Amino acid sequence: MGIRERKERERERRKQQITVAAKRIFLERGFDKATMEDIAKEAELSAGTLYLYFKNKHELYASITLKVLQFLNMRLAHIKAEKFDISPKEKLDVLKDILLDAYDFDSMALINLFHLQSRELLKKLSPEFIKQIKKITKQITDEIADIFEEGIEKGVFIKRHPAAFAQIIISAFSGIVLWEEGKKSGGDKKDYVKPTIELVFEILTKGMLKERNT
Amino acid sequence: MGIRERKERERERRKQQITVAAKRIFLERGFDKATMEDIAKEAELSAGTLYLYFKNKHELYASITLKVLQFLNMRLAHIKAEKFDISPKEKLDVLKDILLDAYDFDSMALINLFHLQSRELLKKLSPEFIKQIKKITKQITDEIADIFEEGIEKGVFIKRHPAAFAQIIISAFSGIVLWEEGKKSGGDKKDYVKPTIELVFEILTKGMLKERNT
Amino acid sequence: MGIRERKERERERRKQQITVAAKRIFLERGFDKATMEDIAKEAELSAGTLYLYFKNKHELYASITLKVLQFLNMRLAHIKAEKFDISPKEKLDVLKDILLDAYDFDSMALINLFHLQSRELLKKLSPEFIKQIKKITKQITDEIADIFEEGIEKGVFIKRHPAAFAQIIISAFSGIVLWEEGKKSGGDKKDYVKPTIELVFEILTKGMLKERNT
Amino acid sequence: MGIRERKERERERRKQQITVAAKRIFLERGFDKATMEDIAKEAELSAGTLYLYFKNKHELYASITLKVLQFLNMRLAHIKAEKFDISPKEKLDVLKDILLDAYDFDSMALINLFHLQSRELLKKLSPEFIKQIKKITKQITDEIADIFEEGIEKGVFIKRHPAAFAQIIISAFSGIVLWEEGKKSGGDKKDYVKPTIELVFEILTKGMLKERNT
DNA sequence: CATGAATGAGCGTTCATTCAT
DNA sequence: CATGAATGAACGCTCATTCAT
Repeated sequence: MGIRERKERERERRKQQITVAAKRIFLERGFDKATMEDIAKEAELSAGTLYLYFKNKHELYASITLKVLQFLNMRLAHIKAEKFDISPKEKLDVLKDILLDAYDFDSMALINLFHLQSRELLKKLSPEFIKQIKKITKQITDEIADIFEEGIEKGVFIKRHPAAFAQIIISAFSGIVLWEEGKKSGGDKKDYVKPTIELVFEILTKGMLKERNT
Repeated sequence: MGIRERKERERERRKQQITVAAKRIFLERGFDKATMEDIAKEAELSAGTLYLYFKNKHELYASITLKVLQFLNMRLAHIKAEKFDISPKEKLDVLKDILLDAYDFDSMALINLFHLQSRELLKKLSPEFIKQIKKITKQITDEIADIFEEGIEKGVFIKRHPAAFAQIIISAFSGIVLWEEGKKSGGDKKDYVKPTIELVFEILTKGMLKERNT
Repeated sequence: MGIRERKERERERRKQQITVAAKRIFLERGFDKATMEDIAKEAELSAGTLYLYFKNKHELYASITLKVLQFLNMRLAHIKAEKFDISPKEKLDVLKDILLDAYDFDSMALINLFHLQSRELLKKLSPEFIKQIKKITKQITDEIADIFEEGIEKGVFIKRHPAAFAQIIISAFSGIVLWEEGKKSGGDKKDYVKPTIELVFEILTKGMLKERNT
Repeated sequence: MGIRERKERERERRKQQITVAAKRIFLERGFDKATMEDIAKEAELSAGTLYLYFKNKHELYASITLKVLQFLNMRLAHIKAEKFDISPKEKLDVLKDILLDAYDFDSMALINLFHLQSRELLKKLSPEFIKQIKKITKQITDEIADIFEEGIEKGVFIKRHPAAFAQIIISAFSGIVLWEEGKKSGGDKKDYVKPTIELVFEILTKGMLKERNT
């Protein structure tokens, strides 16, 4: 048993090692231009070895995303738990922090949400995987939408479709990351992701607030 | 002469036909996964024929984008021309209309701004092409930033970096289009792009406004 | 009839025009890298037109060669006719002049003799063409060999296989042309073909002579 | 270490296997008509495998040639080393042996010297490769020319441009190989290369000698 | 007769994936 | 368990050849 456990842990470590390498390469080159060879080299392994831990390139990619989504989901669940303790406006602040944390954890973060919905990619994934991803994606967007829904109910936010609010947050976030990545691969070295995200949240929060008192 | 003209027009028509097909395929599958064969089939031509009209896959892609960018640039120039007639806030409304028009004209619109900054792509394009694209890209972002700069100067908008405002607009816009495309290729049929963009502009505009307390 | 003749002559002129263009392009780029488009452009015609005058690229190439071979054969026949009037050594001089003339007429001249023996090429030619080429090639080499045979019989040249002598002449000649072409396409502009051929003949003639008098 | 060495040797063996196959195919069909598929089949491998050992078709071709040129160069250096021990005339004999050995080693031998000067080919090779080839080509032709220069200085050979002598030797040699290859691919089975080369050297040597009348 | 747009077969090359060691 | 050599399918692209105009 002890042996089995150690083996399991060893295996987990290897997956971790591959995952870290893959993240970097995928981010740097994008899914298509990143080769398994590249990733293997980055992980200091041979290409064939990757297939001992991941069914194929797509599943490796998806597994990375799944982890971020799980991370996000977990963090968002915490907000919900504190539903009655903090105001919707404060929750938006927490949401911002969560997204920035997710960005630190894996800078491709939400961008993948787009990729993972492409038929092409999904076709190559195992059905269980697909189910997991779809489920967690839904949970995340719902969780975010909930914040807005609560805010609307409480009369804090203007009355619009909560899901649309959620989508805007996610879209703006990933749009900015993509843009900054584009600039970086264009030779630019500075990274304005965080200040820009801060600004977005500042503006959006203010824009969503119902105008009070005159 | 009449004959030459007709030929020229015929040629332009074919390019158009290919362009339309390419737009659809590129949007559907992304640059890498779209094959020339795919595009040719969509255009009801053979793959070899595409090369009679476009030097290579990259130039086909870039030519599509260039057209939208030119369209955008032209429209934005109009705003500038009317600088003194309309308020910054109204200019934001015009900007929204322009972006929505650009979306109608070519739904990949601004998304390409990201792609077109990738070193990989640029390496394969002819130098004149690159110069044109870089120039027009800069013009567009500058033009948008100008709106905000004016708004800030006039004390209408909160004081932040105008370029960051511009980037947020573009990022949010393309993020939303990507998101909706993702949903579509995931089987969903409805297109919420326009209402969502409307909402984004509503929120952003409000969020950017300096609070006037009267 | 007059009309028919004029048409025939017109047709011949066109073929000539194509032939001249093709010679230049083939020489410049070699058979494989020369495209029908290139040749057509050089001839100020469209690519399709070439096929009205030549069955295909191979036949165009072969027809060019055939003409040089016919030219060579004709000239060589003259030497034979004068068999008894001039000495073998003088005939070698005439041979040299003929080869240099052939080089002026078509600088690919004898080089093609090599190409024309390749199975690949022959497969694509019409049978009559092949027969003609094979026949004339044999005539030429025989004709040259005859010179040496006569020289040997008369005790002027050393006693070796006459066909081998012929082959050496042809090989050295085409080797030199190829070499100089290679240098030219490598950027070098000077053309040493003629002086080098002169030198070859000087040396070969001397080397073939039976040593007289002691 | 032992394992690494064995791997290295194994790799070298594969390269050898490919090289041998490539030599045969290139000789048989020429550079352009030889396909990587052909070569792979001859080597009993798949086409993709060739790219594990050679960067591309051009580099495969060039690597073959480079080896012969190095072989030639090495052997020629020996002659130079023995400069004072043997006469120019004897050196010509050694040169002949070297060329015949080179022919045994790789029958395309000097023919490639022509190909390797084409701009087209050179463009596709890596710069170091080009430098190596240019350098070694120059060395070889210089080395050969040196023999004649010495002979001229010593009053053994007639006074002509030494480089022209060298060129004639190389041209005649490759011309003959090409010719014989042509005959072979035309169905003929016999190989007269060696006796013909012998004859060429006999004649040339004699033709180059200054006449000593005693 | 001449055109040149269109085709389609073919080539060089890449890369995810497999499998013997 | 790890390797990396080998595969083969797929793609971008070229060009000889055809054919409607």
